[in-house]
Amino acid sequence: MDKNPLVLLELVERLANLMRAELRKAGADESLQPVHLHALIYLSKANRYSNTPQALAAYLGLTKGTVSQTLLILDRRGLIERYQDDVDRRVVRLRLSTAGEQLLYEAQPALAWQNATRNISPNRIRNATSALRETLATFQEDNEGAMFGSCTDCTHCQKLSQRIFRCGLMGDRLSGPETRRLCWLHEAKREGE
Amino acid sequence: MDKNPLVLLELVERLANLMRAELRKAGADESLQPVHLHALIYLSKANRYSNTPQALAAYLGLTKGTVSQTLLILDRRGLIERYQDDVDRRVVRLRLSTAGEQLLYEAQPALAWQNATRNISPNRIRNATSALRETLATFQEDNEGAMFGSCTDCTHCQKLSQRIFRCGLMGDRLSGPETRRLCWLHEAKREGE
DNA sequence: CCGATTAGTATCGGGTCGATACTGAAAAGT
DNA sequence: ACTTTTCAGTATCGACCCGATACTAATCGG
Repeated sequence: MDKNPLVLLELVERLANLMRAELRKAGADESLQPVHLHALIYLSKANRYSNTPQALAAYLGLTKGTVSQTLLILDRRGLIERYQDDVDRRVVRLRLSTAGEQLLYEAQPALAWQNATRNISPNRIRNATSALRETLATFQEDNEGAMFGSCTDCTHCQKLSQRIFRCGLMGDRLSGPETRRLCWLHEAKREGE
Repeated sequence: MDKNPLVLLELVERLANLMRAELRKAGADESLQPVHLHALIYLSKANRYSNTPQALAAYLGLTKGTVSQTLLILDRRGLIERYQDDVDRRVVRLRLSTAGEQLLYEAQPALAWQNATRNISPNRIRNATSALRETLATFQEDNEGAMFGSCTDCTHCQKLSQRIFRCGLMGDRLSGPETRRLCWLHEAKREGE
């Protein structure tokens, strides 16, 4: 019975606070801060257009300097690997190390969320997702910020064959699994549903 | 299209990150951190059962010591007022000062959100709100955490007359406006819709 | 009236975070 | 070709967040 967008905001922020507290608990054993786990989770979902410090900074809403520090720590801990890009040697590419993957696997940061949503029907989840997705898209347009999303919703995504896709913006070929990762060049398809 | 709860989590966290960045921007002029504004926003919505440091700590998912520090800063800045409770002299009650109200009014922290949701129909907002509200309730049950919510959804709320309500748990009389504030003793009504 | 519990504060240290200044690589102007 | 500008990322610094621990003061329970 509540149509007020502010109530929705309230809920989003509260749930995010709780999940942040969950992350804090999950990372306490390894003495990792919430932001560290957030970064690891991001990297576990990033694709070739989003696995850079800059993209991570945009995603987390932090400055590149701050993110650089975070990555330094994760690197020293052996949770991520950094390597230079071949064509543009300014950019650093990031990926989880096996230790990082292992950590995420054991921490199960999303477990509490999955439990909390167990009673919500798939249909309602889908509707809520769709509404928030649209909110996010509008938000990002307003701020002219970069978008994040998977290629499955993206206007640039072209299907070449059963298993091969192509990003129309960059021209690169993408494998099926990669199209389900988190891209930074995402442009939302309208009326995709 | 997407029934996966994890996608919804992704969106919630991302939107929360962006709003946090908004808060950072909004508070930069006054050199206030996001958590300070969050606390002010909370206090602007708290009722007599939730306007204490302890409740704020539960709400933000932080420890009482941390919150105590935050409140110290806000007090020194003249943005809040602290006063002792009459019956239990251990508890401190909090309220926004006029300066604090003024600050919130000018900062308009939710403006970006209202813009971002302008294209979402009231109906979809309502559905998303309902799904997230239920998620929050389940989450809080799982963690045996205290609940937050307005009396309008609460099982304890009794209507005495047109304008007078009563909290069945505490026995206090509540005015109409107060039933729309954020309570800490909230227990969700099932099938309220 | 004495121990146990509870609300809140004080202090300390590790760590986040933005600001600023910097390095080195790539692009752009001449 | 060579300079200038822009861009990705790092280094350093200082303000502040945050939890842990220890503490005070008030209430509760017998």
